Amino acid sequence: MATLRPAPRRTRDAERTRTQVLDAAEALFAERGFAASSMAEIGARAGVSRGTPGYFFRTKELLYRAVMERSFAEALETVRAGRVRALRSGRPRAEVLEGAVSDYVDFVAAHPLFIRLIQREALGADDAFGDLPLGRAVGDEAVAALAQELGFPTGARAEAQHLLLSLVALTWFPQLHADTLVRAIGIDPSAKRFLATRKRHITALLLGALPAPHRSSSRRSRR
Amino acid sequence: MATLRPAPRRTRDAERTRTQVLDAAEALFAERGFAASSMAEIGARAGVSRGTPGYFFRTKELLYRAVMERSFAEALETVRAGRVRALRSGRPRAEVLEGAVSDYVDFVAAHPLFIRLIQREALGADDAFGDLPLGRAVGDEAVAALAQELGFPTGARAEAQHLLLSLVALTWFPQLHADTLVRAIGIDPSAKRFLATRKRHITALLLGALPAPHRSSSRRSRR
DNA sequence: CGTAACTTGCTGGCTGACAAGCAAGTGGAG
DNA sequence: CTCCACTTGCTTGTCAGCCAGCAAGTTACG
Repeated sequence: MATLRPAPRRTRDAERTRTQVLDAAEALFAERGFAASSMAEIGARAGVSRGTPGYFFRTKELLYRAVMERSFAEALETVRAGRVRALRSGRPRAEVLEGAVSDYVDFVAAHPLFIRLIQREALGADDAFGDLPLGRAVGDEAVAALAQELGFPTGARAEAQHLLLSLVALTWFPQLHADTLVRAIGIDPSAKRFLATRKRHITALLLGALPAPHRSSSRRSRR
Repeated sequence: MATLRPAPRRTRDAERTRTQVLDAAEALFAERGFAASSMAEIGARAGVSRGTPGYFFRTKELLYRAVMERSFAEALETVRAGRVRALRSGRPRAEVLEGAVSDYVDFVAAHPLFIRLIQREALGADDAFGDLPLGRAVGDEAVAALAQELGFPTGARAEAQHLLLSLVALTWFPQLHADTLVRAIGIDPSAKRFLATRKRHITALLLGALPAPHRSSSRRSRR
């Protein structure tokens, strides 16, 4: 009974509160979906009042868009960083592919909320929104990055597209279904060895699908 | 002004109406999600009144469970039929795998609503429900079927698990992301050639991951 | 065959719960 | 004093579930 204040009342800080609301909204949208999450819940989770999310983001939909944009921006940075690293290494493309698989698996495992948000978005969200242009931007960037990293000739474009599609499928899917299908199969996704085993498995699968390594004239030697 | 009846008023048929409600609910739950679908919408889509879904299924959650159970039951039948067919054929396992991939891709393409329902369920649904035991049953059956079809030795259990996980990932994922990621990559999922190309690609990937074909003593020769 | 008694598919009004958004209010910091 | 961060009261709307009722169809009975 020393204080009447229900909470310790830290100093006011719009930037920090805004971030807290974004974090809370990201978690709730990812866990429950857009329609099943209320602004009041988001406020409570962020440690603020019912009305604060609306104060910062006007409407629930704008808050949702802000969450998605922040997530996509982070993903874009990660893709770009991986691309730069892969290109600088100058390793043979088998190793580059192995590294890309490893990076991607790690990224997915480290960002379960992001993966769930994307998946919900792909399902058409709970309400139908206009598409998010940033999503396509990240997709394009990832496609370009992988194609460049692996030095795909233009002739094998169809192969490259399917390879990328497979890479994404193989990395995302187990994460999304970690608690359902993966366990039903008999795999423990929380086991220490799981991620390593998965990386080896995915790399082995994809290596077999690389087109013949004829380093054609399309190889870029800029700089 | 010949009749006062607003609709042609077909004869009453509880079984048919029940099915219509189930169909409407399946479509809406798959498209919009549980929380974003209302009983009134479901009724309207089924061509009945607001109260009819509740009349047949008591609550919205019970209706949802009925939808899921019907879907899983159909999936289970499909898995069993494919298993029987594969075992009877007596082909080498490479061909069996190719057939399984083809069947699975076709099934997924023919049941987009089912795939979406499963995906939403894996995301934790919009509200948290208890898990559906029928889902695990289908999973178990599919695992057993594939292992048996391909005559996996017990020693390669981990390989078999990851192979199945990859098969499911490679078939489901492009269907789920047909309108988002797949198009972003530059593939047209509605093209005639898409399914065939995808089948070949997936088969090629998975064939490379089959363990050595030592037909060990664990080979079942029952009957 | 005919009609009254009864069952059952199906409807629509009602209610309480809850949520989004708004706007007035509060209180701390410069 | 005055912004600005943040809260709280209120309005409006939606939705699930309940329930009384109606009418299509069925059985009992003359």
